[in-house]
Amino acid sequence: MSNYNSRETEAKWQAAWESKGAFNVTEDPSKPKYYVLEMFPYPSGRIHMGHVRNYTLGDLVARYKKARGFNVLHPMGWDAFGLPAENAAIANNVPPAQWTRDNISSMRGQLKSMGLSYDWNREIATCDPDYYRHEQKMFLDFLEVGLVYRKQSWVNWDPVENTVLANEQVIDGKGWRSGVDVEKRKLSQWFLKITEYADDLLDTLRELERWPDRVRLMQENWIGRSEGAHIHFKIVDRDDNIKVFTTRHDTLYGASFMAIAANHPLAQELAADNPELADFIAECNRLGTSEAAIETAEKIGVDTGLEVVHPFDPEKKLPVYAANFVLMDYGTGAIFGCPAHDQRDLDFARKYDLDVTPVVAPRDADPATFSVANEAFVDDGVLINSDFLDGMSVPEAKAAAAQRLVDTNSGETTVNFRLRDWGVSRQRYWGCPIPVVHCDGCGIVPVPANQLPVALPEDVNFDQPGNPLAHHPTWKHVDCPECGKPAQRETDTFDTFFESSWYFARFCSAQSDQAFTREAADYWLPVDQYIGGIEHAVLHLLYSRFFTRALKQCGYLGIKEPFVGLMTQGMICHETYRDDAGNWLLPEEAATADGPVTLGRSEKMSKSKKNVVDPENIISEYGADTARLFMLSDSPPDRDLDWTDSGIDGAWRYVNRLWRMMSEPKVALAASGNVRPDNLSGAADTAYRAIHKTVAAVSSDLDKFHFNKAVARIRELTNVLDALDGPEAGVDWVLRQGYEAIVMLIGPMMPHLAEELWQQLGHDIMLTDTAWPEVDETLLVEDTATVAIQVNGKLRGTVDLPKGCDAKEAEKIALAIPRIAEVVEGREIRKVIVVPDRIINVVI
RNA sequence: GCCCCUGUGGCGGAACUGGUAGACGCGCUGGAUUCAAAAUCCAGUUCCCGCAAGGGAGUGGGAGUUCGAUUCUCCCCGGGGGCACCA
Repeated sequence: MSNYNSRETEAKWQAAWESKGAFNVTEDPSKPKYYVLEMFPYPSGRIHMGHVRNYTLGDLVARYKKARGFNVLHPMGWDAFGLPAENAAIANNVPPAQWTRDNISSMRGQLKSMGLSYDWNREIATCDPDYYRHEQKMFLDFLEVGLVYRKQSWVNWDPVENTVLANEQVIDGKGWRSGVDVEKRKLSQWFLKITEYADDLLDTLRELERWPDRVRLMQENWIGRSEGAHIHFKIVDRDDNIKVFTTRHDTLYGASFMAIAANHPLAQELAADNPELADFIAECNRLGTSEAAIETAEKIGVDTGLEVVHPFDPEKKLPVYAANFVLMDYGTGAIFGCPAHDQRDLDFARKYDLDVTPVVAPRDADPATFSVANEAFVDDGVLINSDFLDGMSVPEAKAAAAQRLVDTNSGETTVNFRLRDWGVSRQRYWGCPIPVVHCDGCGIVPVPANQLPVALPEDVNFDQPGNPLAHHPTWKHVDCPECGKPAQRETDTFDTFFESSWYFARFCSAQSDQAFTREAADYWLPVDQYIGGIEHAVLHLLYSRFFTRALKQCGYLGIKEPFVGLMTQGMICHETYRDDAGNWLLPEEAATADGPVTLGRSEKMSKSKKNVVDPENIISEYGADTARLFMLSDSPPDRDLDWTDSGIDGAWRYVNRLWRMMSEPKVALAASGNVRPDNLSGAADTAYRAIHKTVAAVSSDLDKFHFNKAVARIRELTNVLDALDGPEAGVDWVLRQGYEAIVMLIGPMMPHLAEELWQQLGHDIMLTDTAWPEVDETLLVEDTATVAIQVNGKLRGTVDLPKGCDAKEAEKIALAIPRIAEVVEGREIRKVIVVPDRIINVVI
């Protein structure tokens, strides 16, 4: 008995599919279409287990849908721009373009070794000018319709490297390479008006029924719509006022201070002759811009010395603080503080000894004595200490306060979003150039469409700090498209989310000299099933949803939602190992280490913890099918998956078990295509029914993405068929049915093994071109059901009853069972609950 | 800090819409085969008591609704992730 030769078999079928163009598709209006897309990878150089899982899931769906008669589009490409290429360039002195192309070519080979059913004719790389030229045109079109604008925005600036840092490159307020303090700088940058679509992006979430609820919720929170009011507070002894956004205008009488962001223009202005304030602003800038850092920091501030007038009571003046917990990017960058009803305001008020007057009291509290200590009261209640609002509920008071604001010309209701416009400028080299020219005379001039693409120069070097585009000797020097005088190209490039916001559309007609043809897009889009990591739940998916709307607005597309189905996969985890000194060890190092090794718990596979398993080793040792099976069998796709050696061994054993079972069957199989014999023995008949039940169950599991359950069902059927080896009538026929069914069911999971077995079973047509097995519904019906019998909710026995058995009859049979009679003996039966075909509960 | 996810045997997980908890796999134990091992095959495997028949407990903890709760409600605890220049 020989083991299955995965290496040889997998190469054989990969070549067969390729030479036949088995997965190349074109639009075919006679068939229902199905577009399966997995998030395309960043070409880091080698695939990792997360890719293996992602692409196994996608391939299963693609092959399954193809077997079910769909015209399936299943493409693959490369998200090829990004920071790592520049880091590699600096570290290894390799040009980013070359580094990226080399990586693509080795990763393509790795993906091909997985046997994925891609239409490789549609492969794209986003760093290819034939790709990014189209997004330069899109940007110009967006500019044309007013979806793009320029404004000043803060960045992390590394003064030594002379460059902008990503958040991940700022560690404890210092640059990751230079180690010096990072500064905040204001730069003029391009923004896309995603907020213009905020309401629509939010509302349409409801229609995305095949998206996970949690992703929809995350997007909902990200967009963060809140209804409230703008209030204008007049500044004492000045002509201007401060605009505040609040959702609690009902608590206006409880206001005891005002706070503005450190970056608020007013704070900046006052800092000029207020050193304390200037220091404070510098301090806030060191804290960073992340919400987490701001929210967890101690609430501190500085009195600016200004006062504002309470809009409802001109006698009342509020001090104005600059505070670290007020975000310039949210609302208006200024708040009024109502300590009794907001925890942050309360913390702040206690620190600076500000007044805490409750203006909402719980319904059961005594308004005269109700007070707030160190916990703000944020629930609904009755308004107190609030003049004309007294006695109202919170919603009533909001309405009344809003009306008074309008009447006194000091404010109005408004809707505010947490969502901010999308800043797309990056001060980086390895990205798509932003197609504009800066001219001293004409200002900012878009590059005319016929001059696109603005191609990225590849002859750059990283021997000096800063963006190589900016100090390239010739690249940025051009003539102004408008006046013809010398001008300069914009040296910023797009955020790489720009490329991934429309690649799904490019795949519809990847060879086209347009971004995509409308005809192909209309046929294939939207993506029916998108599959990728949960880490993209908000940004990439939201930007793509916005981009699709923007493209529709510019006439490129007819749809506004790019992905109607979404599946998010969990992470791959693995045990961690450390040596005596606490250094992380690779799994293979741990196995051969001299000294003692400490076994850590299973964590997300990461280079830093070295707990990675290289897919290439696994595939060459066990084959792609084994790796794929393991990816599918243990955990549901959306949960984290623990990589274990015993798990991969188990998958390998099953591959071989199927191989042996079918290549050397214990009973000579009936000829292919024979009709069902009418004398099936009992065992053969039961097994035959099991085949149909399995096909039905697996189909339904695959439809619901319960892949681990589908694998379990197939293994169960394997057990049934393995036990069926007697000389009874019809066994040879049922075994053929069963083997063929199993091969067809595993086709989407282990395509190479399945093709090989299919051929061995005598088929000339490839399994890839074979339809999914049919289910004979009549074989699924059972005529008896095993009914559980409980006494007082405790299981005391079971009984087989005819399906749909009469309740009275069932009760009689149950009570007659000796074990039941014994337990019930001498007790009064108070009630008997009969759930037909399921359970009988005797209450005594 | 805020938001999201998650918790079931030794392990990964299963359980339709509130109805026999632990399917399937891994691991482990015993046996067969073998000179021996690997591989393979057979049997067993939630825990406790019991020779067995059987009994009791049990889905992170605590309460509640119900004839019946892994599933519904409330409170609490543990683990993981996200928070806008990583992709």
